[in-house]
This record gives sequence, C-alpha cells and structure tokens, in this order.
Amino acid sequence: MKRKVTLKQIAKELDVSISTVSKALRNSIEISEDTRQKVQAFAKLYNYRPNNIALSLKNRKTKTIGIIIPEIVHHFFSKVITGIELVANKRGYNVIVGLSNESFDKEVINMQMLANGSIDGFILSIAKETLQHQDYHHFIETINQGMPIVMFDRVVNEIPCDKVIVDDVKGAKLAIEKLISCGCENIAIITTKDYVSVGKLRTQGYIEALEDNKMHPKSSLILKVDDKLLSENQLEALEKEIEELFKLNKNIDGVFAVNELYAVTAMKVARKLGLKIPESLQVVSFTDGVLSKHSTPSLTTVSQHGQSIGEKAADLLINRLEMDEGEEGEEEEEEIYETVIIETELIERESTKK
Amino acid sequence: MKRKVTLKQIAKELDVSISTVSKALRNSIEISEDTRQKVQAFAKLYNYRPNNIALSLKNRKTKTIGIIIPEIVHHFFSKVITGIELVANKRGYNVIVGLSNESFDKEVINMQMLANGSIDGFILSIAKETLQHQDYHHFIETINQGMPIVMFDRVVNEIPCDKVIVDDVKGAKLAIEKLISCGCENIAIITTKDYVSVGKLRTQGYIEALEDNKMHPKSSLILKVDDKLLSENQLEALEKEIEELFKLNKNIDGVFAVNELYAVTAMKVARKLGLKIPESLQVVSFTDGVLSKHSTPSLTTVSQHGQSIGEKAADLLINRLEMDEGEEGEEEEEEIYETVIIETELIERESTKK
DNA sequence: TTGTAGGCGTTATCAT
DNA sequence: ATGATAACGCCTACAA
Repeated sequence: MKRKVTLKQIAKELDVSISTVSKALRNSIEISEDTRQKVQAFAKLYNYRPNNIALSLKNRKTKTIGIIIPEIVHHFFSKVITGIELVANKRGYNVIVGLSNESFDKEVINMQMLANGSIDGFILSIAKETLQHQDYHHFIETINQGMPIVMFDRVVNEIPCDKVIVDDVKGAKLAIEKLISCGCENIAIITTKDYVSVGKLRTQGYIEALEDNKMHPKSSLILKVDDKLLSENQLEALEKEIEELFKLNKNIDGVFAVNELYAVTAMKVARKLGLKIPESLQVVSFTDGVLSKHSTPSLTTVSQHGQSIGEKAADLLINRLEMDEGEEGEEEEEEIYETVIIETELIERESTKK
Repeated sequence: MKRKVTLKQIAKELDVSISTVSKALRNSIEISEDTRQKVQAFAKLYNYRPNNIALSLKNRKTKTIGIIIPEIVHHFFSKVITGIELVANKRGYNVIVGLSNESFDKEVINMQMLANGSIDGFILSIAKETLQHQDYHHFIETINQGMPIVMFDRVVNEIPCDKVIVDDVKGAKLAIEKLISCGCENIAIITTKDYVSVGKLRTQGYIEALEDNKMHPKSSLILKVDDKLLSENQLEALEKEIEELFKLNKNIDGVFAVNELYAVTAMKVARKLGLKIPESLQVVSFTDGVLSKHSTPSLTTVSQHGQSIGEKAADLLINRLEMDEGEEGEEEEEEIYETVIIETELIERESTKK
C-alpha cells in the first residue's frame, strides 16, 4: 500500500528542494520548464494531492462548514442539508454534521468539538431544550471568537448573526385563507405548546387570519398538543386528543395542522369518525414532506422550501467568511446582520376543495 | 472579539515557554505546582482549547469519519447517519457528510475532497450510477492508500473492506411467508430493474419463498419498475404501471413491494380499483419508514434497522482505525474483512391480516 | 532557476 | 523545573 505522497517525498525522490516541488506544481514561472515537467509527471504518477489539514493549518481556514441540527431523520432538516451541501460544494466547502438531538448539552458539546479549528463557521437550528432554557451563551461565545453563525428556522433574535427563516405567520395565514375561501366556517388548529417558536407563530397566523376575515377564534378550536407525544412515538395519545377535539366540536369543517404528522393523524381520526375529506372536512398542513405527497388523500400544504433555506444559509455564511478575508483584524466594525425570509408557498392537493 | 487563544499567546503572557504551558495544561509532573496553577487558571480564563487541526496534523489522524451516501432526504439513509453519529461521537469522532446524489462523478469528487487528510476513513453506500458503470477504482485507490472503507447496504463483493448489509433475500422471504400464512395465493411483487442490487436480491427472495412453498412464480406477477419513475417524481407513470398489473391479474390477493413508495402507491391504486385492504388485498413492504407508519392503512413492513446498520458500520470502522495504530508500517498483513448481516424484522401493521 | 527559513499550533524528546 | 528544537505538510518571502 502506497501511503499518501508528500512534497517532501517527491523532493527527495527527484533530488530537488521542497519549495521547488511546491512551486513547480503550482506552475510558478520561477521554475524551469524542464523541472516543472519532471515534477508534475512524478506527482501525477504518484497521484499527489496537497494535504487538506496542512493547508487548513497554514491558511487558518478549513473550508468546511459545521451544521448543527436537532435531528436528521426529518424531511425538512434533510432538505436543508441538501441545500447547504449543494452550494457549499459548489463554492469549494465541505460540510460536517452534528446532531443535537434536541438536547442542550449535546448542542453545546457538539459546537465545542467543531469550534476548535475544525470548521470556519456554523449553520444551525436551535434545539428545543435550548429554546426552553433560553441559554444562548454558547452561541454568543462562538461568535465572539470570530466564528460566524447562520441560524435557520428556529432562531432567536437576540443573537447577532445572519438568519434564514420562513414567515410562519404569513404561511399560516395562507393556509387559513385557503380554507376560508373554500367555504370553511369552523376551522380548528392543531398546534404545539407555545415554547416551540414556530408553533407559536403559526398559531398567531391562524388567529390573525381569522380576525382579518371577521371570524372569531374560539379557544375550543385551538388544540395545543404536547410535542412530546410526537417525539416519544405516542401516536395513540395524539389520536385521542384529536378525537376529543372533533367530538366536542361537531361543526368543524376545516383543520389546520402545524406539521404533517398532526395532519395525517387528524385525517385518520376524521375518517374513523366518518368524515369525508375534502367534502365534509378540509385539511391543510404546514411543512411539505413525504407524508403529504403520499397520504390518501394527499395533503394540501404550506411548503417551507427547505432546500432554498439551506442554499441561502450557506450563501450567507460563505459570503461572510470570504468577506472577512479582506479585513481580518479591523476590530469591531459595526457588523450588519441580515435576516432573510424565504417565501412559503401553498401546494394544493386533494385534502382541500378546488 | 477575542480570537482563539493559543499556547504561544499564553506563554508570552505568562512569560514562560510554550512547552511549559503545554506540559502544565496536561498536568505533567515535570512542572511545579505553582506554574501549573497559574497556567491552568489563565487557560481557563481565556477558554483555551487545543486546535484540532494542529493536532490532526501532528498525530496524522483527524478523528473524523467521512460518510458518502446517495441522498440524505431518505428515511433509511438518515437513520443510518443517526446511528453512525451516535457511536462516532461516543468514541470521540466527528462525522463529515458528502452526498453523491446517485452520480458517479460526484461520488468520486467527494471522496477525493475528503481523502486528502480530512478524514481517517469512509462509511459509504454506493451510488446507482457507479453500480451501473461497475467502475470501482476510486474505492480501490482509497483503500490502497491505507484509508479503510466500510460499505453498507449497497455494497459490492470485490472490494476488500468491511461491509454491513441486510439479508435482502431473507427479508423478502419473511414478507412473502407472512402473506402466504395469511392466505394469499396470488402474490405479486413490485420491484426495480435488476441492476439495483437490493431490488434484485429482494426479487430473488420472493421467488425462492414461493418455490419453498410449492407455489409457482409467474412472470406476469413480477413488475419491474424503472426506478427513474421514483427519482424523477413521475408518480402517475408508476400508478399506471401498477394499475395495469392489477387489471391484467384480477386474482392478485397479495402484494410485496420492495420499498415504501411502491407499497403506498399500490395501495392507492388498489383502493381506486375498489379493493379492500387487508380483506381482499394484503400488502407488505420492504423498508420501514415514515410512510409505512402513517399511511392508511398502516403498512406491514420488513424493517432494515437503519440505525443499527449505522452503529455497526461506525464500530467496524473505528475498530479498524484504532487497530491500525499498533501496526503502522507492517506491510500487507493479510487483512481480514468482515461482512456483518443485520437481521431484518417483520413489523406487522394494518395492511395484512392477523 | 533553485534553495533556505520561518511559521501555522501542538507535542515529544532532549537539553539545561 | 523549565526551555529549545524538531516534526507533522504546506506555502512563501527572501537569499543565493
């Protein structure tokens, strides 16, 4: 097995100095045509490739991006990664992934592991636990050390960094307006407890949309599910809560669910109760994933364009990284951070009327 | 913004040598209690962390694992990543992800990017295109350079490396036997063209299981779908092919689909044709993902245990990496490679009878 | 045209 | 008990 060949070895083999080899390979005009040829031929033969680690150390930049997300088995997050990877690779960067698993500690540890030189900057979405603790010191510290962060989806305003989000309020309004325009008069929402920021915002959009249309939001139609029911796989409990909702409010003719799983489960319960979709009950969901497309009936959803979010986040981060290059030491120069809003889109399928 | 502090800076600040600082931080007994305290206090204050890149360069190992998979927006692959990440982190490794997007070129490029020092070893699943070209030189080269590879799921025997696979034949038999034991007499299979290795193996399992039970596999019941229909999002075409299958074979009472999407689509078509599931048609699918769990009816599936696959792959790789440590140069010592088979499991849900 | 030396941050070995 | 030096692999300013 031929170990990876280095400049040094080539130099020794060809009996020239290391710097000659280095220059020859970079086609420096300082080097004679002759040796250049010789070196390049040899390098090609032995399949020489500069060692990334050495380059990183020398250039003080790794050309890799650290991603920290709560979980990867999740359509939205994997779409985002796809987007990040796409533009990262296009711009010569690699992507290293850490999972927080919704845990504060794992988020902190993972960030520390990566922040010690392994990466140039972070793209991340905050863990639920961190959101609850409201402890953001690890983000602040990372940023203070000169490592830029771009947050997406689950962000928090007080952190000075670029952000890419979806207008959850607006997206929810899109959904509700669709239901209203299709004749719904008693629209329920299935959402999460308020500490999940996106759940809260979508609920807010629901309420605003109703009010905009002179309809009165009724608290009995707002079901705030404990999202542990989701993560801990307690489908039955979720079904029971939803069934209760329907039974206590027989006049429900529209449902807005803040995620696919709630939507699919609501449809299941509804079917069990004899409701026809979309004839007697219409359903719209947030988050456009696999379930929506392949459920029966397929779901009308508000798409967040996860991939676009990833692409934008990567561009923001890399722009900042490469911007910094010019002005290394120039202390505290009134950084301006951007918050990009990716437009949501209503994707109409079979769970609503035309 | 206080840049990351280095040994050098601490040394200067405290007016000692770099090596003293280094030793003090590692609690060397060579250093006086006094200076040790002083250095450690200072280091803590400035939140000193050794630079990973420098360590990697010095130790010639990065403590990171490169993953190359065809795509990440895919329940199975993200489960595998979860598994890899879990044990990698536990054993002090990071994980860097590259997507081949099923393309040969991207697979090669991604591997090259990572193989130049960024990682210690690969865990990968081969791109479809590579499987078709049957061009595996990039794997061979990587291995020859002393960088171990662990392949999972889509593997190819001729490459000398550890492998983690599922017994696709056996898994398929599990599915067919379930259908037979539930009274099915005309079982169709919806599978892929043969160049997709797992599709081929599952088809083989289907045929063997039928023969084992003295039933005659009929070619009219074997639908080999061009898997481009899947990736290019041409659901209608898929539906049409399946509808055709049902119409030409009215007596079908069981369907085995080699993936969730085929299964869900088959159920959709069946429902359209007025077939009741599971009363008049039973369905079993390979690959246990989100769709199976949340479709209506929920799907009986053969679970591949993606997370276990990932965990096992990571353990195999890290074991090999840490084994190598002892015997660096010891040339060609009759490497023994392992192929681990992760057992499949039948998960019974509503699409089959009890 | 080629080579030397220094440095990126660390650690290990060998002085002092 | 502390420090100088070399090395990991690469690049580059400067010297020859």
